[in-house]
Amino acid sequence: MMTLPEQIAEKLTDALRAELSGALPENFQALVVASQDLRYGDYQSNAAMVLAKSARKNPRELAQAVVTRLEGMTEAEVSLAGPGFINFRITATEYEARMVAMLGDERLGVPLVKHPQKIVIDFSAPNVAKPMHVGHIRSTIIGDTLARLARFMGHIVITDNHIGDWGTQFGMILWGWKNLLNQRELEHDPIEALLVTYKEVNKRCKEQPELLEACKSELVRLQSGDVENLRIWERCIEVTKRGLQKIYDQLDIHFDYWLGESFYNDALEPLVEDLLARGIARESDGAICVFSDGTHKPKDDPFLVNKEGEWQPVPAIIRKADGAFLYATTDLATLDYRIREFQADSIWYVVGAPQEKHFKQIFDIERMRGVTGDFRHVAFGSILGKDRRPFKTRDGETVSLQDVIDEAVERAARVVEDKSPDMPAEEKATVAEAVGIGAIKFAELSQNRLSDYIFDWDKMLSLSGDTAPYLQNSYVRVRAIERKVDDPDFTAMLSGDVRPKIDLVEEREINLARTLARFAEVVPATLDDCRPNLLASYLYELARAFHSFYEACPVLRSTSSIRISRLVLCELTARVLHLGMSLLGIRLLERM
RNA sequence: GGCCUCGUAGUUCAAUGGAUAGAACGGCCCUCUCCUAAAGGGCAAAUACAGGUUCGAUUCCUGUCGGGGCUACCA
Repeated sequence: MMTLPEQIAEKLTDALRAELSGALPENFQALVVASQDLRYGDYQSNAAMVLAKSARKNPRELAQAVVTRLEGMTEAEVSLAGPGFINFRITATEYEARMVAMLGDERLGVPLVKHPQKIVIDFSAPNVAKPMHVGHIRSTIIGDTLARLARFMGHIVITDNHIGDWGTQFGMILWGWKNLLNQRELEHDPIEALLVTYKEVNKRCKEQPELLEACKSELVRLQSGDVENLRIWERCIEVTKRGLQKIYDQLDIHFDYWLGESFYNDALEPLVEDLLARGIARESDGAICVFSDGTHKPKDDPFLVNKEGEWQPVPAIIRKADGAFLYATTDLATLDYRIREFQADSIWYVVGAPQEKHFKQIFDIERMRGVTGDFRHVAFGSILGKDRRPFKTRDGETVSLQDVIDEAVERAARVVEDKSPDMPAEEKATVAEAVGIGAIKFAELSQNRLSDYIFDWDKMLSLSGDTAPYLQNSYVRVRAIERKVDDPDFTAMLSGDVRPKIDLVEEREINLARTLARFAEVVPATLDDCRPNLLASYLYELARAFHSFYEACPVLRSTSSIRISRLVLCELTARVLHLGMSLLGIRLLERM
């Protein structure tokens, strides 16, 4: 099934082709979008204004001619407006047909992609021995949603948690483990114990330079395969993974792989040798570097920076003068592996915007090596404090992700207690969890991912207004109706035995149907731009349309012919909400 | 210094170059003998500044001011 705008665009393009014949480029596709203002109809196209200049026609006249050609169109009333807009007001009959079609379609009208791709999505990527903090929220939640969306659209998706399990921080952690670590604490809360230890060593190193040397030598021993240090290192990873898994389970986020930095250790040396042998990398000040190959204009070249009016090289360093490898080296090896072993067509990195240059360099080096694929840095803005500086609490600590989750669930629990005091305790807990975690996810996904974001407890954990519980509540309302309905026609319709006869009369019914039909076009658009906020704001709009319908259009108390139409709208609202929210990774509830 | 990015109601956020710039929170006013009021209906309130391109600019270009990021051996 084509989406409404696709269907209209096809007819419009035919009409334009008939009108302009040769003047129209061979592959021209008219663009049809939902109108922002309903007074101008449901969909509109500015194709006549776009084409008028090259066709040397008056835009209004061209639009009028097209409107005339489209007069017989069954799905919409077509009209000309303003400087040359072509407006389409979808008929109630068309919406009625769409609703029936959606009811019989598991995908609710959302088309599959024409060319499925194998996509590796790299997101979350916390460091070992450090708990996740608020800074990990964006990557984790956005990445998960993109994976869900891409899978639903028909792509083959591999999610990979590229944890930081091989950094220089292990020198300090190893020293701390051996000299400071409280074993009892380690049993109790391993990640916290490791963090405390790490911080203490870090502090002492600043005071005693000789300690820093001791840490470095621990790191060297680890890297050269010292058995004791390797065992400690493995235990660090193990306890960290266990701690992280708890949060991921709570958030309902799953990874196909956890291939951390250490996984690529053996690939680094050969990689550097290969780059050297092929002349892509060279030695400079003792380090092995990749410099610009001059393909780009200086301004677009990720290996150049302008200083004092001159373009200076900023190479990607892949081996330090002391022989150690870096972030860039590991990332190149990782990318190789994903192409070779996973046969990835596309790799998406859900990583903060400050690393833009890093990824440009990595992708450019792959280009120099002749490695092809659709590599994307899906960037997002920073989380800032109220002072618009990178977020920290007053004492300089970041807030742990677990604290945010716990606080959210607690706040939700208080509201549940207030609104549904008679609910069984176990259900109260379930509701609080779904509402609290849903609120965090929805708050994150509602924003444009590129905007910076001011961390605020009250905002992130808000439960009123444009938030998850508003949407969850609209679903609850539908389910409450459906539990009470006693209508054999509805039952037969749900089982697919009877095609419902639908009549859309009231303004709010039509508005709800219009919004429901748009789901089919919103989901692909959300993935195309990797912008979950498009789907989030659509779902909010749908919930509003439903609440508004709910107030004005009684379902159970209406006469049977009207009732069946309204029940269909309710059922479709439930299905779209359920599918849409599941794509965002947010649970819905039967009651709340 | 250069490059990137952002600047929208009191606050936090929206808006593939489209028509009268949308929401939410906060403020003010209404609506529960009626399917869950975690709701609905209404009021007041904004594009940093100056130019330019365009039939049409929050969006594109130039400059100014202001925030953030990046700018060779951290990740």
